[in-house]
Amino acid sequence: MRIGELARKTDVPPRMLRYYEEQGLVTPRRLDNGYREYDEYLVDRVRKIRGLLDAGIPTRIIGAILPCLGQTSAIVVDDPDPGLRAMLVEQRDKMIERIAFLEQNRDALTRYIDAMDRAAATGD
Amino acid sequence: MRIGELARKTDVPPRMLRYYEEQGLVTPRRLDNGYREYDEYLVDRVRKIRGLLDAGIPTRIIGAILPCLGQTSAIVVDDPDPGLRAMLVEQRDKMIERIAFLEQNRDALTRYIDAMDRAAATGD
DNA sequence: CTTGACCTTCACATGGGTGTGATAGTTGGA
DNA sequence: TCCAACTATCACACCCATGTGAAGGTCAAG
Repeated sequence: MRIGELARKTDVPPRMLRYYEEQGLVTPRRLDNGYREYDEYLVDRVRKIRGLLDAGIPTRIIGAILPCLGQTSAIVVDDPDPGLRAMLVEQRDKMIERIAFLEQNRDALTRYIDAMDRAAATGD
Repeated sequence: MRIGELARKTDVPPRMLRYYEEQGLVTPRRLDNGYREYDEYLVDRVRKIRGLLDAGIPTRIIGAILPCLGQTSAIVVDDPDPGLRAMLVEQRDKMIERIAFLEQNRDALTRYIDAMDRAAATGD
């Protein structure tokens, strides 16, 4: 598919899709036109990129971990890079921290909302 | 405590503490010097701010939800603002999404790391 | 053949979070 | 008293993700 269709499917503007390419996160083929041609599986990848960006992870890190997030995990391990492993563990641990933190705040918000509702039901 | 001590305790540079004040997230008292004086409870608050920023939440939103994240939740509900409730629900739902997303990627990283380790144990 | 909806590249701007440095006032100890 | 370590404000600059617009190529439908 071309850039416009991918933009619609992922709700990511073409400008950003080109930017992700510039950052090495997606590498679409080119038609004879020069038009970018995206394979279907890139829809998922772009959504993943957006999620990671929204979670505050910079493109540099995304580019590093993205190859390791594929559903086809069994295929990929052929380069026993110890630095890579350390980096992955570090990023995973950061995610774990973020998750715990967000859970705390989710619960706090829930408690507050419930308190509001109770107050409204009682005092109203 | 003064700004330097708070900076050490929270691992947030003074520059940023001043910035958070400018954004209305913390409001330290002032000594006769003009020096900022921070109460102890602000240590927790600053850590919370950092966590939210790291999770990709902008200061504007942080300022809006921060008063609702306190451990003393029971005290605060006196203004039955329906817009506030909607905003809180929206932010909480975003957090829930982020959590689910991060959990997925945490698991994917874990699987990949495990696969690396298995490959290293076998092929080595 | 022209029009309109796409696409290309390039460039400049903006906003938010952060770093850094200049200049100056305060404070406490050698 | 003077120095070192704070603090203050202000300003400029940076990075990164994003918006926007110009100038132009491609293509399908009328």
